[in-house]
Amino acid sequence: MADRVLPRSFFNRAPDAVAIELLGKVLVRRIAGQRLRARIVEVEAYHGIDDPAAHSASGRTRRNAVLFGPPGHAYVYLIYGTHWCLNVSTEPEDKAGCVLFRALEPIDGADLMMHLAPAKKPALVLSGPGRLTRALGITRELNGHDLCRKGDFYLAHDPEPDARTARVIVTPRIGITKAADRPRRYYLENSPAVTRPRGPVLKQLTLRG
DNA sequence: ATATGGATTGCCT
DNA sequence: GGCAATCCATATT
Repeated sequence: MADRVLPRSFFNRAPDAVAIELLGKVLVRRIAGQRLRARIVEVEAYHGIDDPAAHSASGRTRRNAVLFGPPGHAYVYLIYGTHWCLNVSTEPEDKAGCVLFRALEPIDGADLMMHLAPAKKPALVLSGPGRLTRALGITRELNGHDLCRKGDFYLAHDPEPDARTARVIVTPRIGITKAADRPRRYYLENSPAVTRPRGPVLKQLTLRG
């Protein structure tokens, strides 16, 4: 009810800063009359034209236009003909950059999520970039959606300001071939929803609550 | 017009 | 661990 929507200024920064601070924040999605909420636990940063792994690497096209638009908007695309992937645009207008959502933990509405994307355990229903979009009813229709406006799809602050600190693990990004050595995947240590928790840990950060 | 390949997942051996 | 499913944007002819 008293969600505090993340302001556009939050996203008007470098993708890595946004990615790290998105950990622990909340994604809100209203669908079929139900309010779904989930905690962000795993993300990846993609830069603009300087990042060979990013869709924006070779300039603006119709597909990636959202990445060159204003910050705080959803970039949704289809991968492998099967799965939708969700990103949020960062950086000011005309400068590309985004954060890919890879895993979240269900807070409210896990039953509906499980109905949309059956999983072995509710804790895993939003584990994986293709899986979370399916469980949250996110498709191409939401490409370009403004995530800074309260409505059926937006991002909000952590509802419980937590004084504790959280450990953030930094690794290379998953599933890419170019620039595969760069440290741009971030996840919360100890979250059961994180995909592929094993792998090369490049560094660790401490995020204050 | 046609060809290529991908920021994945789940089921198979 | 291997691989098929399956669509679309983009590059090439």
